Amino acid sequence: MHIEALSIFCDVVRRQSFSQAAAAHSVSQSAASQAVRQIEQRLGVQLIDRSTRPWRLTPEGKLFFQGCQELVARYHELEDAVQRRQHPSGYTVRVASIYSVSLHDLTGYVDRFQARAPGAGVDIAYMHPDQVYEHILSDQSDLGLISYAHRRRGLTAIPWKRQTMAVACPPGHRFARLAGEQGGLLPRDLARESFVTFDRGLPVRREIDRFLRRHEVDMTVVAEFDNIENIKQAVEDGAGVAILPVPTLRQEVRRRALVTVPFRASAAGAPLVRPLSIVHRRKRRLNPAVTEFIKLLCAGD
Amino acid sequence: MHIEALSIFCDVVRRQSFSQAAAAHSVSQSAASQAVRQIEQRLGVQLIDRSTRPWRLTPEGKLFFQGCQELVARYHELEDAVQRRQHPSGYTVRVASIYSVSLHDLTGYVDRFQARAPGAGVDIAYMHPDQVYEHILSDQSDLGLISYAHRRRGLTAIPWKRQTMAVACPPGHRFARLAGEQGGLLPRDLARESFVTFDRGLPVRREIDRFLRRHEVDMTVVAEFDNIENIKQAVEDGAGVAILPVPTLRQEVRRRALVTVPFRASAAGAPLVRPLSIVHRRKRRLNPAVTEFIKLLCAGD
DNA sequence: CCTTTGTATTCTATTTTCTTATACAACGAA
DNA sequence: TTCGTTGTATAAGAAAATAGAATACAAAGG
Repeated sequence: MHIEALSIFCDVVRRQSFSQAAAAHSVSQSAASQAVRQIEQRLGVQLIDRSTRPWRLTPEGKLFFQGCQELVARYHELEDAVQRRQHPSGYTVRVASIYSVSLHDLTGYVDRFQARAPGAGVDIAYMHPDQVYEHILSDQSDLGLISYAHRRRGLTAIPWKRQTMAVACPPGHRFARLAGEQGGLLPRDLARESFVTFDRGLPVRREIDRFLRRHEVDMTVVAEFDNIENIKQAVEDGAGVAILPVPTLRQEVRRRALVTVPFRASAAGAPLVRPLSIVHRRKRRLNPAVTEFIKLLCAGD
Repeated sequence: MHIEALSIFCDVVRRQSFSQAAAAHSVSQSAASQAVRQIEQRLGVQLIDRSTRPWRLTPEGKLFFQGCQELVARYHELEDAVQRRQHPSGYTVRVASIYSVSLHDLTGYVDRFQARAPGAGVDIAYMHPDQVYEHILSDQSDLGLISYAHRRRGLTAIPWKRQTMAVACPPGHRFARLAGEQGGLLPRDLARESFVTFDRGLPVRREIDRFLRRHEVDMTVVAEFDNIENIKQAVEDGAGVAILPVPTLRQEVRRRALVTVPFRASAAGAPLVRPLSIVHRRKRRLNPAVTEFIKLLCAGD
């Protein structure tokens, strides 16, 4: 029997929900359902009475749940204890991040973490997305922060933030006066604008293109870069407008080099967001300090 | 982490041996080695120091072992507790056996079992080997007793007994006077004897043929049957001699209908034995009473 | 009645795990 | 020393388990 399966069962019971438990464990709802069913089959005992709505634990389920909870907790403690013996004092959580997650975003978490876990530390290194993956796989870092995480062997991705994207333009641009307004831009307002954007092949570019296509907008691409900094620079230089994640524009907006113009909320279809994820290696157990830091990242909004 | 892997690790430590632990869990030595290594990799901690001979637990290994032992024990108790609630009182162990395991062999175990586990019962059904497999797979029986168990999906086979095989002949046969003797027969003494044996295609037949071929003995097959009873009958009727597992001849020897003539111990190569196995379904957990009965079968010689 | 929400199931592509075979290392005996 | 022995690790292929996508299903709420 997989201890992870027992843990999922406990979570299903606590949350009274398969789908929520699945999400909490970064697996599909189907996997959670199968995990519980597998336990039941192995025992030859029904743990959950699914005939009623909402479902309830059977008496056997209650018994098993209580035992399981303790068992899982003890197991995690045991792993912690063994690992602590290797890193007797403060462990330094090694984070690898893409450039466009600003240090500003992270310092708050780091401070809170150091307050909560004295002796522990956080080490943040910024690098290219590919290098982030490499760092994690080669165990040079414990955690990675990336956008548009794609499934990759040996890695688990936990959804972290969803950064809404907006149009960035110079303060003198005709869009600029819409910046403060409630409504904001409609996608079609962008038609035939000069457009500074990402390299083809980057996931973010594909998302943006799909968004524009969905709204049947045709822009004039004047420049393509593989990173946000260059795009911002080009927009500042008046090359055109760009569509960028709002949080990455903080500095430029503050020093009035750029203006952020949101899309009108009513704009049909899904809003344009850039998902950020926390990735970590799958098979190897994470250091307790790392787990703690992940919790903090996911909890603190 | 698989609880079974933790259990194997505990067993490895307790027995100070990977191979013995593997056998105890009915897996290959390789699997046991990999299981332990997997734990070590997940934890990122060396549990066993393999640089010395014999190997020793590292300090982390000791800590983990202690925790593991308790954890595994508790888990099994939990499963027991949940299952007991379903079969509150005595569970009846359902055994499916091939014909040639005599009731006599089993009654001793059954008595001991009922003494040890009052309220529990044993139900033995005799049938054709194929039916034994079917009974187990379809959960009509908990345990199966068969000879020459072959790997089969969904089933686990535990080695049980090794019945030595000997020549059976009528009391008037010229071999009969060798019956009591220390030496017994040499395989070549069988040359050109009339031979009553098993159907081609039965594993036991293949074993016997291989044995005869190894000793370059050529016998004259006068009859073939798919079961032991018919063979014994034919030998009684004077059709020839047979090679049969000694324990299956108990009745006939007692009533002096047949004589058992052993092979001389020094006879080169492996002696001829018929392995008996206990099979049970793999995925589903066995009832505690069933586990107890298996223990009894394997312990009591 | 239809829509929404939450869970089970089916199917398929990976991933994992197991077994067999073989390599390797230490020890003891000739 | 040089064998054979014993015990464990490792490699490769086969078998089994697993996750996830798509979909079916079932109950509750509008």
